Parts: sequence; structure tokens; C-alpha cells
Amino acid sequence: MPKPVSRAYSHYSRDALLAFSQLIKRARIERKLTMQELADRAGISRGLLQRIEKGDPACAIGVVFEVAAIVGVRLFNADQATLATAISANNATLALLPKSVRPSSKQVKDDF
Amino acid sequence: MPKPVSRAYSHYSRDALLAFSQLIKRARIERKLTMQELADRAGISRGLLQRIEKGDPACAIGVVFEVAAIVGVRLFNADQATLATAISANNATLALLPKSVRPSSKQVKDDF
DNA sequence: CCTTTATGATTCATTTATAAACCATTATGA
DNA sequence: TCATAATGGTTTATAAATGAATCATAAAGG
Repeated sequence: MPKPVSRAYSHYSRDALLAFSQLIKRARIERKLTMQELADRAGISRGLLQRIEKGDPACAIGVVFEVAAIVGVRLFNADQATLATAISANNATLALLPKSVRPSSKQVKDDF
Repeated sequence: MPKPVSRAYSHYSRDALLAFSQLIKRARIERKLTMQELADRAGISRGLLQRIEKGDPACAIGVVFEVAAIVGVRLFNADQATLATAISANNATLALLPKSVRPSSKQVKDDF
């Protein structure tokens, strides 16, 4: 079946993505890196980097995270060790949580 | 021309993505949401949500951020107002920075 | 236990992202 | 001011992501 032509994004996720892209662009400029240079280091095309720095939601998340890492923009304000610790902790927590969820009565919990 | 068959990701960006995906899965389970239910709310397929919760780098960043927002996972630990402020501040900063960068002498500044 | 269903994994068709090559514009810095 | 180069925006071909359907497994919860 056909995929939806365009997606709907919440205000929050769009802002989050925009803020993230701005941080990347800012970090690149402050490090005096050309878009071409950064693209080369990330192994992507210059055109893709342009879309990333504009906050295009369709970019692959792995590439965006990679570019961010190259220019020093951190997620969760966490360094390598902190991330590793968080991953382990999350694995432990996930092991305790139920493996599958049975919806009791279609309860909604939207609070954002 | 041909795209690279597979991409190289740094350890940091992979860990960041993995940690992020774990937070999403955890939040979904704690809210007692079925993968199908969450996928429906996000307007995506269940298969794509599976990849997102496994930390697949090829997923579109907009969709991942959207899913995260739905289950309450925040980027940068920032709420809506904080994000908006950050965006404005970044715009102001970017306006002061040079519009284009001239690489003085191929200086490298990798420190991660 | 046993039934029900959520999850995991695979395959296929189709849409879409991406790379590359352009051109135009703009800004840098000499 | 001027020349050079970086950025922005196109277009096109190709590779890849996504949705849908299906099957198998496992786990929830009665």
C-alpha cells in the first residue's frame, strides 16, 4: 500500500530537531569547518549535510548523530562513559520490565 | 553515483542512539503501550517501531523524535519553552557568526 | 495450564532518501 | 574592490527505507 505523502510532526519534536540542527551548524562554524570538509569526514554528501543543518526530519538518524559527534555536539549532555553506564542500567531495567504489554483498557497517558 | 553500501559510525554516536532507543522502549512499556498502539499514534508501521526501539541508524530522525515525544522522552532534558528559547538564542548567535567558512590551513579539531 | 495476543523476524512492492553534477548567489579575505 | 570559493538550490539516477502481509515464538493473564 502507498505510504503517506507527508508526515505530521508534533510541535515539540520539530523544535527539538531544529534546535539540534542549529547546534550542529554552530559547532561546525565555530570549528571553522567547511560544509564540504565536514561532509567528507562524515562520509556523506554536501547536500545531505545541508538538509541536516536545516533540520530536515527525513534524514537518517544515524548520520545526524554521527555528524553531531564529529563537531562535538553531545546528546543528553553525556560523554562516552556516561552513555555506556546508561545503556547497562537500561538493559537491567528492561530485563525487569514485562516482555510484552497487554493493554488493559486502552488507557491513555498523554501528558506533554 | 553509487552510495556507500554500508556506513561507518563512531562508537559514541552508536551508543547515543542505542541509549536513546532504550529510553523509548522503556517509556512505552512503563506507559503500558503496545508496539502496535504506539505505532498507530505515531502514524508509522509496527515494523518501523521495532527498528526504532532497536536503535537502527537508518530510521528517519523526525519519526524517531516524534515517537520519543509521544512517550515522553525529552531531548536535552528540555521542555517546550526551553527549546523555543534555545532556538531563538541559537538564531541570534548564528546571525553573528560568519555565513561561510574559509579553511585557513586545514586545521583539525577532533577531541572526542 | 491453555488460550490469546504481543513481539520478532522475513519478504516484497513502492516510495523516498541520497549522491553527484550542475548553476547561481553571496560572502570572505586579500 | 575583486577574485576565489563556500553556500544554496536544482535535477536525475540509484540505492535504501518504509509499509504491508505473513509466519513463528513467547509471554501474559485468566
